[in-house]
Amino acid sequence: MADPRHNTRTAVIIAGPTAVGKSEAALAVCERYGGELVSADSMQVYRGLNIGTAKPTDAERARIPHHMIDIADPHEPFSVAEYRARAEVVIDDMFARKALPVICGGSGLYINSLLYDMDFSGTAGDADLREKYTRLAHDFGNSYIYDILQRRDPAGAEKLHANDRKKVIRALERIEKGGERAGLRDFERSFTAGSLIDPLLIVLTRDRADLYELIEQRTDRMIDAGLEQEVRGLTCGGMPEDGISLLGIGYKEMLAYIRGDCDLPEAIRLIKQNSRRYAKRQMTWFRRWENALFFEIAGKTPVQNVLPELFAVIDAEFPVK
RNA sequence: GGCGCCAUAGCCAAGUGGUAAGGCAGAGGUCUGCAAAACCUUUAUCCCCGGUCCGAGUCCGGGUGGCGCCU
Repeated sequence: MADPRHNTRTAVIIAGPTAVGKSEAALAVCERYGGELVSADSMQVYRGLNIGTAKPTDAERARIPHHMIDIADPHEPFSVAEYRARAEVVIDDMFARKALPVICGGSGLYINSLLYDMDFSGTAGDADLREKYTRLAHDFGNSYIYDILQRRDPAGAEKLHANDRKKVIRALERIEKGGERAGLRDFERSFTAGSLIDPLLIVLTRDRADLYELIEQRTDRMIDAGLEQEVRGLTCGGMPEDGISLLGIGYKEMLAYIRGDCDLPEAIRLIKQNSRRYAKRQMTWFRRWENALFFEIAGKTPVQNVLPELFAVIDAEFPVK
């Protein structure tokens, strides 16, 4: 009898705000359905960022193969384009091997890059161009470069706010390098055409107040586990302190403390606050996915409690191996 | 007991007669190569009572609360 997975590109996606319990749920799904974990986390891709990114432990990684983790040098910038390209290879290989991809992570944009036909072709980032426009914006104001964009791509400009310098610059970069106009492209909200996978999109949630408590507890555990040493080790290695990887929550605050800009309790307070805000932003991102199935985990109880419910839904999609 | 100062949103805070700046926190949202990033939107009738005035957060009297000084 043919395994229904043979002819499909079905993948399970487990998303949710930070600290909700995604990894545990994903591991359980992998074990039950013969899956392998594909991380969708913009910070776990960096080698050396372990404690602060709540990276899976060696034990967990021995249990189930993990992909898209530790694939980038923390000194080098990484991007969604690269993520999508590499994930595509990984996922295709899994389909060829009849393994179920269990995509787990909280980086909305990274997940979207797998769900939609995002076209990153041609117009790669250009450091010189970015620097040029950054200088112009700095010297003459954000509206100066926004005006340029308005002239060259009115429709694209309309979608951006003049103060969103980073995105305005990217839009200009695309026009200048590839001649394309952001305004001409838009993708559908449904993930059918162009998706790399046929997703079963699951979003884990918790009551806000409970989630916030879990976030704070986890932050304290990260501190106890030696986050400070981890950050010191990274910077000692000649790591530029403005590198992207050190912009992550837990890293930038610890760096401020190490530099003497604030005391430790303040750094911890900021890590907690930034994590809470991040969780909030994640939820607004996930709420936009119309086809997502939301599973609310009661209070601060372990994820295990929603597993039966979760399995029932996945079972309907395809049988246990 | 006396004298003085203060009392504006969860916090800080501007405003000294003309119909409540700003910052922080919170909440909501945006998102096509830095996304754990970047950006946008949003929150009060001014401690209570009485008075003056066309009009009071702003002036006067009383009350309550806090701070400081004095005996």
